[in-house]
Amino acid sequence: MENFLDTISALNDETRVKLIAFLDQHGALCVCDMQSSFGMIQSRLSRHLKILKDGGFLRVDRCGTWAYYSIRSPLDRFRSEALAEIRCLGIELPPLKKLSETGDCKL
Amino acid sequence: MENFLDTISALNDETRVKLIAFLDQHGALCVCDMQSSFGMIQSRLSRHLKILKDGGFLRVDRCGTWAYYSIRSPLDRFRSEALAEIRCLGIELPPLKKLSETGDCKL
DNA sequence: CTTCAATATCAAGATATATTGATTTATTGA
DNA sequence: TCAATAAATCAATATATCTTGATATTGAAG
Repeated sequence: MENFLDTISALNDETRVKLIAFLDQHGALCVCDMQSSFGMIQSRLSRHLKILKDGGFLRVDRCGTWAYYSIRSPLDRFRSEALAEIRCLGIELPPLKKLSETGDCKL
Repeated sequence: MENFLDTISALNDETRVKLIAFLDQHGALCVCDMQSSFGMIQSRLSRHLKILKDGGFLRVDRCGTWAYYSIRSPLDRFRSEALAEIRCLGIELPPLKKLSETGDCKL
């Protein structure tokens, strides 16, 4: 029940649904790229990403000081269905701004 | 997006997940039966049932002053998956107390 | 038409979640 | 070792959701 509610509450926020859609569209992204793309302050983004990770939707790969988030794979059946549902919503997403590429860390 | 979040937030509450499981197990029940089974005050139950109905999970059939709630059928794909997930949770539910059967309204 | 019973709605307070800005941690490179 | 940078965490406030008790609505029965 706890685990189910973690999964559900991870989805229960517009910002987080958009983040899932964005990562689904662009693959692995680091926090600062999402930050610049969404125009969102870092602490807010970091908190939402943690909730999505704890909810079983995302994985993190660290490369030095950078943290690359991506959709966890494979997703279990229910989370896959949730992702499929999100894909069908036709959410408008901001253009990707890859700030990290002016840096030098390669994933 | 709105519709999706209504669906998700309907699931985002332990009481409501239990109500879905209870109705899934017992079929159509009127409010007072759930009220006595769960030992929950009427206004609280009524509110949760409304949220589940608006979220697309339940239907209501009225018979005089009685309101019988049941799992809506057919559920769309995502909601079916959610129900399947809930069935797997092994939630402990209270025994059914059919207060309504001491009355005289037959569904 | 009045009363009663089942349910729905409303207003207030309690609890949980989200947002912000500041601080902390961890890693890199000088 | 020290400074700089990316990210995480914390504390305070803002916002949303849940719970309760009171009141309103609806239909049935006298």
